[in-house]
Amino acid sequence: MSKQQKTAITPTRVDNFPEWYQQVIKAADMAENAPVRGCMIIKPYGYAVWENMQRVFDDRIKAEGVQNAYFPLLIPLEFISREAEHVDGFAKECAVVTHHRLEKGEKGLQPAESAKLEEPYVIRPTSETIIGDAMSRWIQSYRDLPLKLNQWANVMRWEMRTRMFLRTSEFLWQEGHNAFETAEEAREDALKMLRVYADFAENTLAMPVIVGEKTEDERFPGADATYTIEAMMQDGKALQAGTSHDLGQNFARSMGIRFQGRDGSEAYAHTTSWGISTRLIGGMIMTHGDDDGMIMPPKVAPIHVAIIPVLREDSDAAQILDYCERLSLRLKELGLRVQLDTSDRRTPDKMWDAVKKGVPLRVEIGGREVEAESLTCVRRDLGRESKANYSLEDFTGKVQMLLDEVQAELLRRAKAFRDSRIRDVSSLAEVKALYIEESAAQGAQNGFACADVSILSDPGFEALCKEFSLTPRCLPFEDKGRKVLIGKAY
RNA sequence: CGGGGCAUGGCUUAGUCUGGUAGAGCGCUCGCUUUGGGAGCGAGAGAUCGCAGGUUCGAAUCCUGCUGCCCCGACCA
Repeated sequence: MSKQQKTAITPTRVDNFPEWYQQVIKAADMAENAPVRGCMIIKPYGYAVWENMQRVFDDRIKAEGVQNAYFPLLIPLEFISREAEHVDGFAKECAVVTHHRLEKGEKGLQPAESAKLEEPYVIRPTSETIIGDAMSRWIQSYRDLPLKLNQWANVMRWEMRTRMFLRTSEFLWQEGHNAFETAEEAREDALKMLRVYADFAENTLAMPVIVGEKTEDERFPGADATYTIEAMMQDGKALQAGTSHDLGQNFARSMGIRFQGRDGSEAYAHTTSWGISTRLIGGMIMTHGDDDGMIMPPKVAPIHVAIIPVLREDSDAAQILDYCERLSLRLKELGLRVQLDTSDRRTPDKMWDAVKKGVPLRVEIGGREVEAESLTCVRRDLGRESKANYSLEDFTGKVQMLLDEVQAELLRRAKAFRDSRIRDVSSLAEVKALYIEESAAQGAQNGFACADVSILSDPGFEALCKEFSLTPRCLPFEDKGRKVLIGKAY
């Protein structure tokens, strides 16, 4: 029946990936566009994902000795202008606050000329400068080091083109800022935080990543080195999923982060900064989602188990609901996030709702289950074929294992997909051939090309990149800097 | 910021060329029948046609300006 094969999301991934992406977000009720250009409203179901990410990651960095703090949204213009490369990098996308009062004008409210700020403020695009300024006061001796700070905050970058979660003018993130006595410590820290990111992406979000270093062109403005985790989306494009920067003494010099060393001499600190953002939610959608909508990795899923009472005319509704309540309670006691759908919608609608939201396990309870003290469970990642019956006892004993299996399966799948789309190439011509072939193919889904780093200095490289919208994604650590990964990117 | 497209109830849109005062589907509300992978019938609510000017007896429709959104590039978490 064609009706049964119908996908919940139109269009499908193959038909139109960008549109599919938007529709998944809408169908799962995660976010919507805001009345402000380039900004989004993160709805409760989407925000719950972010909260789960925050919880896991916050615990993780505290284990690394990082302390949370909060710095202002507004940054004195003069701070931003201190680090030359930083200015170049961010000046063109800064929102600026110039007035502090509104007054009635000819066209309604307008900024009051009399309330113009002598020095405008910049809405933070990132906080290296204002945190550096604080550090310059807080750090006086080598005994004050290392200093490891993090803030969960919103930042604003006036982007030309925005996409929900992936690139919005305002986004939520964590930005960590660490200061050290020596260059080695800073470098090691930047690398360590990258490993923390990689571990978080793979083991919490089930998103396989390639760890590596950015080429000079792709580096953070003001950094000596930028390290990155790169993920591949289901359309073969790369997503920079997190970055960690070794800032050397660049910001220490421009913000005056000095300390007296062990030998009594004065020195500049060595700093790092590292961030992941709500972009990761978009990454998860494009990594795990299918043509029926989202598939949530259990570790960050807002709902682990959706319980759907199947009420029919011939069934005892009160008895079924009571049974559902008891099950819900038992699962909650196991520490699971459970949703019992008691809305008065039709059963099939409730089921599709759980499917589109990507709830890892869907449990159906009707008269049959109540009678047999059992339940019917379907795994979102495997679809209706995985429908299975469990006794209540059996299920409560196995449910965590089932969730772990979903988590593992999502990672396995994503890894297999990615690995099948990385091709070794040995020349510019081969890169070109690869992307010509790919773009000619029906429903072309590109991937990464892996080439010797010498390709970067090939005279034709830049033109080729431009022709196919390619960028060097990173120099993977596993190739010890000898190879470069190339691909289209978000 | 360049190139292309679009703007009409909550959503998708017809109507625009050839001006005559807005129609549908989905969703929503109510009722009945339904409910194990997206139900059916009936009744109802809901639109100053993106904004501001202009032409006209009359503008969703024609003209000018503006704004926003989407897609493709350049830039970026």
